[in-house]
Amino acid sequence: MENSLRKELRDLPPSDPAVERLVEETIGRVADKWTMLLIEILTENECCRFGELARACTGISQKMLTQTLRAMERDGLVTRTVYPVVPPKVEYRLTDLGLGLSKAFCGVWLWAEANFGAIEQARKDYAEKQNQK
Amino acid sequence: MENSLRKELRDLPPSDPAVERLVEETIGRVADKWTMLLIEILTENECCRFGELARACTGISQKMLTQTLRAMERDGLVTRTVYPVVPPKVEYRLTDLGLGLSKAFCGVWLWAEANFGAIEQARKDYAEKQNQK
DNA sequence: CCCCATACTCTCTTTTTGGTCAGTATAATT
DNA sequence: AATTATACTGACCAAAAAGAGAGTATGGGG
Repeated sequence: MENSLRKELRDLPPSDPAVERLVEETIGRVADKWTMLLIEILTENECCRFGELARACTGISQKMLTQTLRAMERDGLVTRTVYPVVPPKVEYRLTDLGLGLSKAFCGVWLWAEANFGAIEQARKDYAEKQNQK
Repeated sequence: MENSLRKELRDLPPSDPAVERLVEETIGRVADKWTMLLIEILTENECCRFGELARACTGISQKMLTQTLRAMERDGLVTRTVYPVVPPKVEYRLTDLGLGLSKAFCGVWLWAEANFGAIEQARKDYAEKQNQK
């Protein structure tokens, strides 16, 4: 309908199936809770140490944090700067690529912010409907 | 910086931590490969039967398809209409909530479409850097 | 001499996820 | 009477993800 972004996307390529698969893979890789959270945190304070991220990212385990950051570094979303001091000091910040993704995610954050209540309601309705049967 | 959407989001609520958690949960729930794919398919042809979705969603197993669709129904993203005929006929379509999410995802699709090459390149560079050490 | 701090890494175990395959209901078709 | 079609459900099993907890390196402070 008036979904111009979607239209824009649809019109761009002749939907090469190989490209499509790559795009899907990319999304599968990037659309993950911790990645999204870390990107948000790094958008708000553009330079963070490991420990800061660990504190800001409530509930994440050290292992997951390391793992997620490594993957993000590998994919060019963040830079990792190691200062050869003791105790160690490592700084993370978004690359331009990461910043672009951050902007792309905005719409989803806003949607979630605006609609989590509706989802909760839908769940209640669904549960009730199930019980009636 | 000039990231107005992000700014908008930041300015909306006084960042209630409980709300924040709910938003994160919502995103964690919704930012999943199959959900995103199904939403895209249902955006393009607004009414689909189970079998059509199975064919359009290459690689998905019946089990995952059922599971994902049920979760989407429970969360109010799609409606499921059962026609009591033989053989069975079930139609799925996006709700307004689902359509909203589809629009929110647009930015991410476009980003992925535009940048999967950059990610691939970043991976190559990273691998090379690792090999040098 | 011992402990602290930081940013990890490694191992072990548990949990979650997802795939495969078999089964179901029943009207229409052969 | 057997087969087909559709949209599932359930059992079982393998693989992957994730948590917990211990270990590591080392300069500076007490």
